[in-house]
Amino acid sequence: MPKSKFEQIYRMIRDEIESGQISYGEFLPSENEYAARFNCTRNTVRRALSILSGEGFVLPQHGRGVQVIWRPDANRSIFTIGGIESFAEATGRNQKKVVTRVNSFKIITADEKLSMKTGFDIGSELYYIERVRVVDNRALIFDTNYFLRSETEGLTPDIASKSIYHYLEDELHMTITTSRRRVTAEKALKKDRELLDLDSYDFVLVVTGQVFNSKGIMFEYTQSRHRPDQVCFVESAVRQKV
Amino acid sequence: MPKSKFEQIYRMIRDEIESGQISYGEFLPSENEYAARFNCTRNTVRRALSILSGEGFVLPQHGRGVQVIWRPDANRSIFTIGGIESFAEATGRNQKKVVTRVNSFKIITADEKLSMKTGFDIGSELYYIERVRVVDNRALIFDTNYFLRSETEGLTPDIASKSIYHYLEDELHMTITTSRRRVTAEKALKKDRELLDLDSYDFVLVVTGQVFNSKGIMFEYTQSRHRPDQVCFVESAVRQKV
DNA sequence: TATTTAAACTTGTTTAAACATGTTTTGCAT
DNA sequence: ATGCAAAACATGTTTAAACAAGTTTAAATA
Repeated sequence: MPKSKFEQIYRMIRDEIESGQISYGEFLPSENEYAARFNCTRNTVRRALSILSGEGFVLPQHGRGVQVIWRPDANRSIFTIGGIESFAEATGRNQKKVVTRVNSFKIITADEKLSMKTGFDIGSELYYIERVRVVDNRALIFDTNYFLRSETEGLTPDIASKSIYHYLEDELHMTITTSRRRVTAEKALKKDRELLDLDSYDFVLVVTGQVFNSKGIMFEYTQSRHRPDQVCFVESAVRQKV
Repeated sequence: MPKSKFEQIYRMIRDEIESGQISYGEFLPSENEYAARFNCTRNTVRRALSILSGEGFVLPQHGRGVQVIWRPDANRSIFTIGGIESFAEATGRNQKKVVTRVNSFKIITADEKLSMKTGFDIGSELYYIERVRVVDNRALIFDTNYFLRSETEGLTPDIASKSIYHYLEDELHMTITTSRRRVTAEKALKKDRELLDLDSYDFVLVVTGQVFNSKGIMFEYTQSRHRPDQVCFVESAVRQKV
């Protein structure tokens, strides 16, 4: 439920673009028109538009207007890296039948090596979780999660098999804010070949991510290993001349 | 040369973070302090901070302050996907010795198949350019570019061997604004094996991108095929509850 | 001492207005 | 009809101020 005005406006305009009511190449109504329509100031409209611009939906043109540069058909991809989405959210949007298998669930303590790799302090207690994501009966993703126990107390294998983010947000009332992700490709390891349906592929697309909560604490480090032909990461950026 | 105030402020704070003067975990001075220091209003400070937040440098915390969540050592990567950087810019920042070999340069017309793939209109005249990027004497990247001729008139193989973006911005005075990129991994093709030093890797990391100019015209479609162990894409995102 | 309350911070949202700057349209003079 | 200048309109930047809401600190109370 969006409470702030600029979020509501953002959402309304985005929906019009995604549904094709305003199509590729067209110009949006002017900021002043929107301000009158939504009974707010131009500043508030501009805030909504700046989100749309940052997400690659529209392109503001000085003196001309704001043009739509989004093609609805362009999102064949399963995942979007231009935002934070949990696996459950992403697959839900893509209407796939998904099963999560919990391969391992234990509590470990971060040693120096793990600390270097993940960024957690040495001695931190962590939930170590391995999961396999089965999409339409094919094992496509191998996830390894490290959750900081002090911030995510109460995780269970059962929760891990459903949605950890659902638990963190709705039960622990944690607010997830910022994440940082790296995308690389690597040769498949023995474990990848064992756990995933890689067919003839002998490499995987690897996404590692660090996630922060609203207290500024990094509470999650995750590595996801994907079958390369089944995933695609989309990102949009705005050049800022600095 | 940044002209606007918020850009200058953004840059100053970013430099302090990147140089380690304000280190990981610390809080920035408050918005009011910055406003007084830079002799501007809080709004202008907030605009600079919102860029830093969007780029994953800082994490604003309601009621508490703005915390630095950037580790300077974390950027071993060559490329950043969280922004628009030309190859020349990125390699320049990473202090590598780089040579660009132009493998092919011709003018073609978009047929239906190419139009579907790239998004250019059927019949568009395009510069077709193939380039190999040699970093520290190793051929690591194979680039295929399509530039819309009507917007990039005057491209030559010589320009292609240096920096096309330099030509577009400084000579044609084009303003590059928004880009959209997709990251996937694919099996190496014969051409990849011929042109690149792939060693034992038989797959490549593929980045395709569409770039728009300030007139809202998509003028570039590019596919870059990278040796997977030499590249890494970093992205940061801010979750917005909508 | 321990607990509660209030004050003094912090960031978040929104309004209002002025001016800058780039683009398109209009209307006038040729 | 053509060309040009002015007006109208678009987005971009910045200031100023008020209020909302979350966090920390300090004072007052039990």
